Amino acid sequence: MTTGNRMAEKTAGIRDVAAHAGVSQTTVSHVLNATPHTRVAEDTAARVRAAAEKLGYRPNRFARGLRTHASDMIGLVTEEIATTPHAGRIILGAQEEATRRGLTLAIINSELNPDPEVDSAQVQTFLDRQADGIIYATVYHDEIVAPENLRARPAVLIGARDSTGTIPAVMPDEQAGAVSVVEMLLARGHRRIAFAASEEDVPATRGRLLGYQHAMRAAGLPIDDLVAFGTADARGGYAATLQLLDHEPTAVFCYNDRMAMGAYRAAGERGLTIPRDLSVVGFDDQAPIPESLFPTLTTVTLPHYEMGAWAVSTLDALLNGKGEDALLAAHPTLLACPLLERESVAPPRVAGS
Amino acid sequence: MTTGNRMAEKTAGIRDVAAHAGVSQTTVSHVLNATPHTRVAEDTAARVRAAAEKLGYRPNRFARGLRTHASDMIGLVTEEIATTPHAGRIILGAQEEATRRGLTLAIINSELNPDPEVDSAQVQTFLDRQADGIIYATVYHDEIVAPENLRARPAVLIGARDSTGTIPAVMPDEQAGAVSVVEMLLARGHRRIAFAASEEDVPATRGRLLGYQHAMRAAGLPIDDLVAFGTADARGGYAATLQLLDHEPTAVFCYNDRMAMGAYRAAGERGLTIPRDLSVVGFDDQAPIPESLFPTLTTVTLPHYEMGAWAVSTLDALLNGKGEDALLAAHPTLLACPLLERESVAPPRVAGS
DNA sequence: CTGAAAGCGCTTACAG
DNA sequence: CTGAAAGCGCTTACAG
Repeated sequence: MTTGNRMAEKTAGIRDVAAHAGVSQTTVSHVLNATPHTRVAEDTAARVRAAAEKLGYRPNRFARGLRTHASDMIGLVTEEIATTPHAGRIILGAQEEATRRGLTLAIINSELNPDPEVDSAQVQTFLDRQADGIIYATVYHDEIVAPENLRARPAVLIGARDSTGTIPAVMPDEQAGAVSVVEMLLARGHRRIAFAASEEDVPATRGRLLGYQHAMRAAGLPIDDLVAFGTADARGGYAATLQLLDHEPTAVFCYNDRMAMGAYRAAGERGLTIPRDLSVVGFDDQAPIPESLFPTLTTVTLPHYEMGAWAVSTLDALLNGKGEDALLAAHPTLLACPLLERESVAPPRVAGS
Repeated sequence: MTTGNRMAEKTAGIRDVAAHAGVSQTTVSHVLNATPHTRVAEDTAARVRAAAEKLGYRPNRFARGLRTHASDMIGLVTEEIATTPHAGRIILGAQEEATRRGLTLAIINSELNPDPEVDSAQVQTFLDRQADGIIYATVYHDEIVAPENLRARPAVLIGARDSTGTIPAVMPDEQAGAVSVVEMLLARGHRRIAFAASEEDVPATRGRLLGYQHAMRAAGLPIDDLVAFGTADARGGYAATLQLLDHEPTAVFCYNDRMAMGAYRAAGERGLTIPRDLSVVGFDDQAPIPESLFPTLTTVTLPHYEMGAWAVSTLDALLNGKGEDALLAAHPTLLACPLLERESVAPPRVAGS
């Protein structure tokens, strides 16, 4: 279809298309852009389209942007592109949604730098490059002071709410995710459900612990000796589970999948077979852990892809003046964290009561 | 510094700077762009810079691009942004190198689609958006037929060489990485070194197996019953290791970290303690596996970050007419895969001979 | 060392 | 339904 393009010395411009179709540039522009409130005779339009197709016409974005002030590009500033295992899915969600809407996604990493000046520089880069809007993604933050210049264009936050409650934001509903785990365990007959908590003080920690506590209380179950804290990694999970095992839980719900890896290890050392003697549940669905464990791990998925997509579509709405931003900004949008059942949960061996 | 920007109705243009400094637009342009072969009196230049600073002048990229035909943006087309655990590091390397060079990185995911038409459409998106150059990243391919339109601009390949040997390419030196593992094991005194191979037929599989074989042969060691094949995941590693264990290896080198997880499991079932009774080595350094295992896993790092950075700097060189492309394209550039030693290797229990 | 002027390729009132 | 013309904000020969 586009064959031969490579040979073209100069790529065809709107002028060439106009000449070829025997109409004015104005008409070409109207036809190709389907300008609203403009009627062009169908046969004229057809001629224009044929000419454009034949010449392989591709509008020059610079020229268009110079007139319209729109780049159709949105910028994504994200912490820890590589550090966090999930940033990839945020990027993917944002990119695919952008493509669906005819937008391009540019990305820049903010080095986890606590210095707001730096973040502000990253944002500035996008402003300079005429990004139509900006997505600012952080992880493990509850509330942030958004870089000042972020307000120069429509913007959206992923993973944190802005301190002035003025920028639309989206984050995972960690608490509801944790509640669903406990409820599933209860439905399977578990009563002594322990929680291996993270000792880090981040929103995810608080949300998951809260969800566990609420669900247990709602079921009228005691918690007292069933919560232990550890670092948010395999070693922390190992240590916490070892502690928990002294209080004879029938299930251990871990703050994250890495801690669950440690829980498997601890169970193994105590001669416990999962899930026969002990059920284990993780959180994050952090590849490749859940599928690599023996047995595979039941865990909770984080809506990274969805947050990326949400950010782009919300931004697109803002750009098109569908300004429900105030509405949106009042409370951050919470996206569900679906439970993903695999093999690590079974009914308790001895029926609890 | 940039305070007050938000209030500015219209952002200052070069005309405003010129007026403010009492010079022509030409001079402003020369000063701010440091145009070669143009001398401007230092005090004039200072006045211009002061005016630009004061007005918060930011050149309009559309206008500039319209004249220079350069966007300072490069496009990265990558397979499996999220599927593969490592794409994030490629992106990060590319993005940081781009930033260092004053370039912006835009990305687009190609859906692992075997249909070349689709990839060609992704490339077209960047061509339409006036990307100065394009990076085309694939994983697990040796040689690809590059999309036709990729040749419309300077381009660079990551992870595959193009069938016509005409586009610069970079990939990991899998074979050398595998050799270094065996050599390290030999240096520790191991002789019965087994390899848990992947049964997939991809370049990485072949390269790592080849490296193992060469190094063993170079040491005059037999291989015969020391290679077993499995799927490239934990279950495959488990099965392969179980098989291997019947032939009493003192070390098992696994195709990747996921297989190594399976090897740990197999060793545990046989009552073997790592590394006392059996040394295990992985490949990929796929987070969070190596740090989550008990003991932590010695493995080989893949140069994803470096490949991303290499791609951008090579592309930048091409864009600046430093066309060593022919030279580069003849053979793909191979980047080293450094060995990362952790806790899973020790000397063999019974001194081999 | 400095400036007047053309032009990059589009979109968009405005007119007919 | 269609077109002539201005102008978006820069860069860059060219001239002096």
